[in-house]
Amino acid sequence: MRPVSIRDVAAAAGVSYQTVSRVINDHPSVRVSTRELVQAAIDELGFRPNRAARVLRGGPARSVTVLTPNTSLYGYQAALQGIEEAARAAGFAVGVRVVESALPREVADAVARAIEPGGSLIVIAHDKAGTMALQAVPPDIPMAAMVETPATDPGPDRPWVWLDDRKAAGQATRYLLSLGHRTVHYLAIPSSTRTSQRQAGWREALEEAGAPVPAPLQCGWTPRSGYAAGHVLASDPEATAVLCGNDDLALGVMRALLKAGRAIPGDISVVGFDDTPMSEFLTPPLTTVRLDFAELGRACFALLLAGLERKDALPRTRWPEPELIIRESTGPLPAPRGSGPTRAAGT
Amino acid sequence: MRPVSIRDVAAAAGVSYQTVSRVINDHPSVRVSTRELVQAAIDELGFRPNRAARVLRGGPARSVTVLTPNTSLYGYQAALQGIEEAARAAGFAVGVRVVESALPREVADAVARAIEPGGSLIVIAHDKAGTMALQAVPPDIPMAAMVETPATDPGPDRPWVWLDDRKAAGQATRYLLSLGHRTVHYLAIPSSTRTSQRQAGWREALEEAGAPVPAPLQCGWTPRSGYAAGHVLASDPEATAVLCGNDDLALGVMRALLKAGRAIPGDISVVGFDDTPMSEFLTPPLTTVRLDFAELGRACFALLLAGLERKDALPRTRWPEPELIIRESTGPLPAPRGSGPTRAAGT
DNA sequence: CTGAAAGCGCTTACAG
DNA sequence: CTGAAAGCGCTTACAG
Repeated sequence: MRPVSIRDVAAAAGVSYQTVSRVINDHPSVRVSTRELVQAAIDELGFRPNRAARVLRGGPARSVTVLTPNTSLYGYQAALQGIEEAARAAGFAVGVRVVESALPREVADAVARAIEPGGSLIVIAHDKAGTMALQAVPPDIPMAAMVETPATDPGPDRPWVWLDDRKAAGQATRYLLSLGHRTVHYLAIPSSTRTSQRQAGWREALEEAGAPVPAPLQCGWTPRSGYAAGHVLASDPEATAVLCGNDDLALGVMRALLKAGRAIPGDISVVGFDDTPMSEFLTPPLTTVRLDFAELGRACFALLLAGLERKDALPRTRWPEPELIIRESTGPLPAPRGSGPTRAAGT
Repeated sequence: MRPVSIRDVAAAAGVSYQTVSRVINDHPSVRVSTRELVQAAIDELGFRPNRAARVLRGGPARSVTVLTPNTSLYGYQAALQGIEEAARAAGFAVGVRVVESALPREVADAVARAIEPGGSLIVIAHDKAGTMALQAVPPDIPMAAMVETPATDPGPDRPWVWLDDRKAAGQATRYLLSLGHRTVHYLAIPSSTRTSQRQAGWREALEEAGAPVPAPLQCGWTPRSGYAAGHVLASDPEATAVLCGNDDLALGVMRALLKAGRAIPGDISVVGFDDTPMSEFLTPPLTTVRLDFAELGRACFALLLAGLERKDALPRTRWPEPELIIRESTGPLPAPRGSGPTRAAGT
């Protein structure tokens, strides 16, 4: 039993199949009565146009493929969710293709396979592999991208969206300094650039306040990697505040710190990045910067759609603003350890 | 600049385009020298067959669409990851379509839109919406499914994979009882059936041991819903052990318990389900049942592929076994509160 | 306003 | 072993 075709509908409606095509494509020159007749037949037979045939004819596939280094880490996964929602609402099919490594050959292969005639692309470029994939996309392919915060605005002709990491990291760092901490340590997630804007925002806030700038600890994305960094921090009595590149890192750090007998926030304050669903329920609940990747994913799809519809100016819709969510993993600078009243207090 | 077609390759190789088709389809009757000639042209021009044309011709699309109620909860997300990996390795494109609700109309629509001529389907049916989607798939569509543990084996002609929830829950419950707990409370995640096999395994273990069977607490999937249940447990001094339907629930429960001043495992033991990446790094590290959804996703794809290739018998490969991971959120039954030595001890 | 024709890129019987 | 023909379902200029 072959699916219903345009010819079946035509036969049922008593018109030629070209007329059916015009109806389903909202062509203006169809008599209203004819249109209704055809529409009735379409509904009756449950006709769905064959995507492959449309694409072969050179039409748009109304599909996006999301090219991403990952599908399980929070940011990627939330972005994918937002894209899927927006795409589905627009009647687009969504594909997913993981870029496994940053080897040039594999990146090129992943990009080539993600491109289908008539289709479009969204690249999630939050690390090296993603950024290389973005660069490998041929210029004539309809696409949009979620990128790491650029140092300078790339201009309106780049169909890119991002979150303001620099501002967000600055805000979190300043908050920690306002609590009395002398400085803030930083745990970096991988970046496609030598220093991410997230890291730049942290450094900038420290420098503005005249605070010393500790060497950032280079981590991965996972709790395990935060755990390792947490051990380093636990052995440094000077460390009283840490900003972590994501909440998973913060989770690992907190575990290492707590295990080493350091109290949070009694001895050391911890701030994360993302506000994953778990963060509110950690003990202590995690202070973190909320990053709405799902909304950003929706914005990215909107940008893609605008490009496909050849709107002259790409819409610079409001992208979500990062927001510092203060919970219980942060507190004032602890009193000096094991000492009685300080000299200053005694004066 | 139009993509390279079979005709371009033919011209470059000095053969007819039909011969090119034979080469790319591994047709036996092509002279070796001709094959090499054509292959060289293919490599040279970077030819990639047009999927749409193949599909239109009635061929296989070599694509899967994953029909799922969700893309962000751990089990779904890990399953999707496994499917994507396996599909990519097999040269399949993967699509994702979320079934937003369990309303019959919307389920039917989601299924209809996920089906493309030549394509195939994987349904993740771990809740009501997914199960309805599975039932709505027409019988002649190539597909496989990840389902909730069935009460009885549905037989080898159903292309379904699952994890043994009953056994897993039984194992976790027995472990808790072996620690001396008089009974184990249960926090249920949503199920497509009235009582899931996960719940049945828990109940069975309790009954075998002659332990009382408390009413299960019906929860959702999220930490927040576990948090609410945790409040209930915190106010019940008899509750000394809980088995949670997933790790997110366990996270919320632990937070509520800890906030209420109950020690874990000092006052109450908590066990989760899933072994998400966070679980090892919670404080205390969570004892949980490891469920390898990524591997199950790979197995599901393998099953789909076997069906597509019309292997007579579907392979009953080994599906991953649940494994109890004992960490620090579980411990012995606490001594009775605020009492001195018991009479028994005094004898 | 509507119908007949051509063609998108491919595969598969049919000739040779 | 290889080439010429037909046709998958659709859209779009071209007639009428």
